[in-house]
Amino acid sequence: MRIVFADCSVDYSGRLDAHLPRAVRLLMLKADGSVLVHSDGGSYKPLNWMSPPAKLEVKEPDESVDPEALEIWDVTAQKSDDLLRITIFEVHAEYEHDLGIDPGLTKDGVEAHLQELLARDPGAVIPGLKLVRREYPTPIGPVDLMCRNADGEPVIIEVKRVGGIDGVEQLTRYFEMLSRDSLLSGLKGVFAAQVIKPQARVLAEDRGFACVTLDYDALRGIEDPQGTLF
Amino acid sequence: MRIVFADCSVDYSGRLDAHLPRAVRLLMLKADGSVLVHSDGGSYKPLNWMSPPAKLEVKEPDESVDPEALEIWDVTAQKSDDLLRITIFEVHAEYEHDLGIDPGLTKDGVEAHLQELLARDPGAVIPGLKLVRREYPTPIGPVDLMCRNADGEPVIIEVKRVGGIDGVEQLTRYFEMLSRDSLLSGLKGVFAAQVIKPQARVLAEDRGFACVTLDYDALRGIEDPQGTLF
DNA sequence: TCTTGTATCTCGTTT
DNA sequence: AAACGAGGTACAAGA
Repeated sequence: MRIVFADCSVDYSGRLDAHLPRAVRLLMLKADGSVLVHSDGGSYKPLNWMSPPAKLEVKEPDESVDPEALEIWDVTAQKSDDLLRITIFEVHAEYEHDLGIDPGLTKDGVEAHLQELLARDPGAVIPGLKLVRREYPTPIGPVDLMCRNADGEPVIIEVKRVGGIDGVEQLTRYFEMLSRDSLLSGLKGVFAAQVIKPQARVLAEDRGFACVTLDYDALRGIEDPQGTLF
Repeated sequence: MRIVFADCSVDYSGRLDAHLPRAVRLLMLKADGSVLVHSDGGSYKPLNWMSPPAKLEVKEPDESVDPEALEIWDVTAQKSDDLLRITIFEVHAEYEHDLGIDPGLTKDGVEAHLQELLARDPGAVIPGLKLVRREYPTPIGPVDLMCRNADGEPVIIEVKRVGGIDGVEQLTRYFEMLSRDSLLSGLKGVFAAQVIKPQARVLAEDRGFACVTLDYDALRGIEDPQGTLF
């Protein structure tokens, strides 16, 4: 990996066009040809970049470029015609270091885990609810949970970490599809998420779906948050 | 900005838990307290990170940690209880450089621009179509374009850069809402995007909406006749 | 390989 | 400040 602190301007041309005026920035050149342009702030996202696989070509500036420019770095994607052009005015510092292959990241605790915890004991969230099966199949893809309530009526649950309008639409599609099944008469829908956005809640309730806010920590322990829904 | 090449392991605890085994990596410490952990490959996304504002605290390793560890770097978010713990085994190199404030990125060619180009001449995409107004209001938000076709019938257009199912749902909501307006009898819907995903196309056509693929360059060519038209 | 759904999404804009 | 939508989304899992 090569690290360069340089006074530069940057132009990207691809899906969109973007331009960075001249300033001092950090340029990160990775082994796979990818290039990242970072400022001293913002988030983890670079100001601009080129995804791998890519190729860096150093050119002399011609008369069409700013006369102060020292070098032109053209970074081209191998699989598209995207171009990241870095115009170098001054290199302040430059370092190179060998890193080797990274063993990679292990994660735990996202939506899949949330669904698993809810499946383990749906009755803890909605009293009387019993799991029929997870990933219950429909012609347009599986719905997260199929259950039966205390009265034996079928209940489908769509689980999200953040519940937005798109999640309600998804539940709606499953609901409409499964409503045609005479074996599932009296079908009810539940929208369950750690966070339910206001618009999504309004839409869900307007369509007759119950909304349930999930508490990850409470699920991981054992608890029943709220009263009777059906 | 401080750059450190170090042999380290990383643990993140926040919305989820994540772990990076011991390896040589690049650590980027920005002025706002944010920290990025990069490997020599992958995309522009770091292996792990802490978003600003954050605070770095260097601690001595106690007996509970690997005896080879030299230092513990605890990066804590100011607004949550997220913790990024970097266990340092060896520092290979360390550099610091002052960057100053970045003037920032200017973009061009995103969805807003696409809508603008289409609004300028809807007839170039669907013959006979004339613009009534952009951002036509409905109770659930504005629809991108309201037009009339050659027969004087109302046509609403939802514009996307990438047309997915969610875009079709959005168009559907507007369509159902506006269909109740007797002044808009015979209403038609058009789903327009640079790229329309297969499932979205099926759904849109199933609901009676026309699908139109937009060519950004061609639209821009209409606007700017100085291109290679002749 | 392509498609689909999630994300410690990030980032802008608007209310 | 909160919410909503777009993204050069990236990324992983499933078909």
